[in-house]
Amino acid sequence: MAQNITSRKENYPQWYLDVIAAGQLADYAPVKGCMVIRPAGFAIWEAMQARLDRMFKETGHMNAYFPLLIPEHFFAKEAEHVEGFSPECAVVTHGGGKQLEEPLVVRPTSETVIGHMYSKWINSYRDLPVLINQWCNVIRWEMRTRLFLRTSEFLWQEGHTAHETYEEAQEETLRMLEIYRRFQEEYLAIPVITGQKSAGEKFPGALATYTIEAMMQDGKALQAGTSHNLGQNFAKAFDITYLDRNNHQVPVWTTSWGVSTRMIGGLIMTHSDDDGLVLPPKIAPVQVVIMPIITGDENQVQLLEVAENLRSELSHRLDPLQIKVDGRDNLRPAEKFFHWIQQGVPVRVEIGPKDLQKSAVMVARRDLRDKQSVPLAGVSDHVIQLLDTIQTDMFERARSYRDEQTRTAKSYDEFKQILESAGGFIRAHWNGSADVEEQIKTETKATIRCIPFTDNLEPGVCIVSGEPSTQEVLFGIAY
RNA sequence: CGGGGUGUAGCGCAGUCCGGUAGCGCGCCAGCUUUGGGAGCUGGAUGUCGGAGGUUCAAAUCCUCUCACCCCGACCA
Repeated sequence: MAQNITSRKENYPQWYLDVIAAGQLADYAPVKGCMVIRPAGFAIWEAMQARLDRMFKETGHMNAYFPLLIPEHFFAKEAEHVEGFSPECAVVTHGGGKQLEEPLVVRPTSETVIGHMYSKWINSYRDLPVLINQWCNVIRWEMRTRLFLRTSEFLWQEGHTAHETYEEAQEETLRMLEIYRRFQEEYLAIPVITGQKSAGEKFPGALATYTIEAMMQDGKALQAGTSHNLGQNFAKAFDITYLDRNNHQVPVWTTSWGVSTRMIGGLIMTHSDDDGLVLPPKIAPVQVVIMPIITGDENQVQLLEVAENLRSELSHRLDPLQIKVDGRDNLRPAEKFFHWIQQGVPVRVEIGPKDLQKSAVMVARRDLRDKQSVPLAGVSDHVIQLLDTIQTDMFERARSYRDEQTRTAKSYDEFKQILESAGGFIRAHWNGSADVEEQIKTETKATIRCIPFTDNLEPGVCIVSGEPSTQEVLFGIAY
């Protein structure tokens, strides 16, 4: 077992940090709450970006870039927004050696500056919809930080759209939520629950916030992405109006939606094991590593040749950049194994003298730590199929774990007991009141993760107040 | 901001009570031997002991002040 990683059982938070260190994904920056994303970690982010960016563009969005610094008074324009964000804003007060006339806020999110620009760009219904996304960094001054999950600076994308009608905005909000769901489930192999945030948990300034909620291996919930229908709140605050089809000047309807580098944390805590990182093939920067087992000078040339041949064979069917041959001869085989294991590479092909004699190679899958001999002639097919199997298996394992850790509470007592003994998600009836939500949070630390979208709405009674409830909502202790 | 803790080599720590001039493990570098699941031996490099002031012949160690970070609570993608 890994020597440099605390087991999950022993100390889950420490395990998480150890996996990141062992995989060389990130390191602490000199400024509290900030992190350096190292090449191995950034490659994962780039893979996420590439895929999502394509999905955004396939649905008609284009990328743009808005500035990091925002005039402070912009935030004051939307009451709920300023109240929600001002405690966590970093503010620039000096520039060029002088105190600034007006302080500049380092963006915690860009609704305000984008709203300002949209009011200039949108004049007529013919200008709508506006479908823009930006990839950038934001700063939120956090009291307690954790690598990837919560850092003062993080990378994300924020989509900002403007529409003619409420219905169109709502459709867009849900369309993007669905893209997030598909991305998480199909690429990251992370099962998520989609639903709406309660009033208490929604984005400051939004009409409604929708979310995808994932469950980590310790039973805690992770909000993995959000999509907001902003209604006309920002349109009114920033005077984003247009001449409609009836020749009336009216406010637009806007949306915003985002996912961040937090997804990397979710990826780690969904799939990784006590040996380190485990990555699903569809997002792994390196999908296959081919490793000649060099034990002396005799076979070295031949081993490398077989490795290179396999690489070129696989290159026709995979992205050549996602195949690595580790021909280093200064490391012992064991050290190389552990290196790639801790990088989470899904498939490892080992070629040693013993294999050559049998015209075979050893093929190991990272997710199950399983290894078998495969005839050289069929390796390529085997690897391609194995990548596919791993992707499916990882998702299914995560989903069945999530389902096993999701329970229903019929009473508040039962609710508390489940939280204490097992954790995980709890479905329970709730009367929709903010007071009850708050009471549960104070007494148990559990929050409403979302009001799930569901076809079968079963009425019941609130576990706290006993009042009627239209459906069960999803509770959990969140990261 | 409350409660608790820690600052000594790249990392993890001992040394502090009882002052005497810097140590262990891992890592790093070199060489040799090794090499199918985290190697062995030999040699080597590395420190303003968090910072400032003080007491003393002498301070990592005692005194005063200060800074930073970590953990636990209240806010959050």
